[in-house]
Amino acid sequence: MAANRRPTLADVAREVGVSAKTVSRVLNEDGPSSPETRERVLAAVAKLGFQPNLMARNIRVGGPDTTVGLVVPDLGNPFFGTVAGAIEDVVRARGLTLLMGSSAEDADRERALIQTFLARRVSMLMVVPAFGADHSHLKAPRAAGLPVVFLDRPGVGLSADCVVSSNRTGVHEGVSHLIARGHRRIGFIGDLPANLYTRRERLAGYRSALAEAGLPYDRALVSGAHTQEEAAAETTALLARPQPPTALIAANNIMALGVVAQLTRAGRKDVALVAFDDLPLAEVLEPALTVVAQDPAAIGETAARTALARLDGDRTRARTHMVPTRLVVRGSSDLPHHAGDLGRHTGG
Amino acid sequence: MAANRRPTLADVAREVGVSAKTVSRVLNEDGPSSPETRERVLAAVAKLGFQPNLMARNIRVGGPDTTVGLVVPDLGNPFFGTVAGAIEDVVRARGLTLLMGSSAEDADRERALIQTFLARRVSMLMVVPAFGADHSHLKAPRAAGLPVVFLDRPGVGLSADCVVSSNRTGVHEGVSHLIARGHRRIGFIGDLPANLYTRRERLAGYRSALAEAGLPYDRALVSGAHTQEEAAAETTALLARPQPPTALIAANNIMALGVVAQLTRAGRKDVALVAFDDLPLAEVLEPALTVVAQDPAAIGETAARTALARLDGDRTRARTHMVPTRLVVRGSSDLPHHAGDLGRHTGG
DNA sequence: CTGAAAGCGCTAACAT
DNA sequence: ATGTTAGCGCTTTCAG
Repeated sequence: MAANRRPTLADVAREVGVSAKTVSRVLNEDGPSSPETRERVLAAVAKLGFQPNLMARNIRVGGPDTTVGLVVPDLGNPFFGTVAGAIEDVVRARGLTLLMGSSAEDADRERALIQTFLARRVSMLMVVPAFGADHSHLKAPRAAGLPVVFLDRPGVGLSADCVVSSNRTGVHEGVSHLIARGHRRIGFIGDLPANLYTRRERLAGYRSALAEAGLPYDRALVSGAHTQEEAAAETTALLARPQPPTALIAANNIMALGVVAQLTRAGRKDVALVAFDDLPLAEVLEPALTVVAQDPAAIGETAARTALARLDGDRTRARTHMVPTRLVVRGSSDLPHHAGDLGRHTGG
Repeated sequence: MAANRRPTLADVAREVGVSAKTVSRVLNEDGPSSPETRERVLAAVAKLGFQPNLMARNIRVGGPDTTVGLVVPDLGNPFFGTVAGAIEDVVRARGLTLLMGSSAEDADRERALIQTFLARRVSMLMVVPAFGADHSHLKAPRAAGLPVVFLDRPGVGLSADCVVSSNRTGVHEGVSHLIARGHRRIGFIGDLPANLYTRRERLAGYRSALAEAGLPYDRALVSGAHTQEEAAAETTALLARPQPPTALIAANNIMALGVVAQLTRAGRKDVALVAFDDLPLAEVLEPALTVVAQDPAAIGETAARTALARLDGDRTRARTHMVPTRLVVRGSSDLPHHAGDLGRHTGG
């Protein structure tokens, strides 16, 4: 009940009858110490319940704190949760602790979080850039030796390491797959705003797949949404067009939820679908959902290893790591109902 | 490129030609300062890119660090991600930063994380207890004034605040719902190990619902699993019994994924299902999934507010907060295919 | 093998 | 309105 002061190194030293430095030596296995002193110090530590104050230690040692700062847009999104988990696994092996915050996709909030992390002297900084954020304020800290790694999207205004999915080739592969199945009009439902990095890259993959197949790019088939509900509405709108698409590509997991929900509600089993980013129940949907799976754990792990290498003195130039995606063909891209129509073009 | 030392308060003071304390005063809006000095200090701060060292500040001020320690079993599980996000939203409003780690449901790892957090002098500690973990080692810190709050499951060996879902009444409600639909043999698929808190509570709710309806408790209808795949296998096993259940209750989100997947693969649209904890695509499954929804955001928020109240001096006795669940009836608990069979008992 | 003194970057408590 | 001194809890440096 009483708010007793936590014991300090000096308290332990007093208890044992040695100097503070001796206790410190024993605890950090710095310098030599007689087995007996060692024993008595350890006993006193246990008795008093002493725990070294890491802040005090770090301040004296002068280096960065043994923490890693991580900023993500949304902790509730399992994509970022998995990324964070992978980062933690890697850095904990080095004795580092994760300092984490959510930007809620707000540039100011991201900035404030980063400032807090810098004030805490994190040993490295990992950031999923919020939309519209600028990172030139990180130039000085980075020049001073702070490893900075961007995840999922590149940073703006700062040249630094970056780890992203192979968005472009991933979507290209998914769209090519649909084209190979005979589809000629494919709708694209991406994130908003339209110039968000992932949206741009994925749209580029969409366009390059069309171009490769000699298909026209029709702006009317491209739309975007923020939420699952908006994605559902966009799906309805696309399918209500005079010349509706026969297939859709949903450019992220939230969009996929909305599109799947809407196709199901509308009973449209005749529309093919490929989703970018996997979903837990993808395989049991009817039809099962074909996806271009990302690998969030690999993204987190790669980013953490890159940052640790920098911490260990890697001075090579900053580079962008692409984490490959993987096309998982299930049922939604290969619809029996449609086979007849498509057959006319290919079979005869 | 050069690893320049980060500027300190003294550097700023020297630059301006004032004492360190004056700079400190300006920055913390402590005591008075002339507008002119203020101006010059701020200019120097900007010029040098000075950022106060929070660790040094906190050590001097003496109180706890402005961080919150959070331990969860798995960062990738959206349930815990949402909990964490809600906590962060609440504590950031108080200027606190989240220190976060994953126990991977391992008691030793949880213990190590907590020790690290204590060494960092976190201002409060929030823990989802790992299975088998003991928390009596937190007695001293708690007695010394550290707010400790357990989430999702109560702590062991320590009396502290706790925030959990209303597991028992939630499952009771779900099972009663199935009984009201005419089901008499209801299978239970819960977590493992069987004496995990949430499993015990949810099983208790299952039993009380049966008892209330005068139905027998059949141990053969109760099973458990760790993973989605195991839950699928358990589903198959239950339905292969001589007298199979006509309905199932899946006691958490992972179990629900496995059961849904298996029922779909087996084409068993004649088995009713209620899941504890909502799933993103629950409403578009065929049939749509009836769930007992938890409210992870409310759990996180309640826990954070409770801890903050303690930090603010609340000395009332520790209590357990129940966050209500909500039965969301969709299609899976009300199967037309089954209506005929059930009708024989009730209708005529 | 151990200890004393100094100092990390900052602020509390007194000066002035 | 500003400066000085001391000290937070620890480690470094230099002596023994």
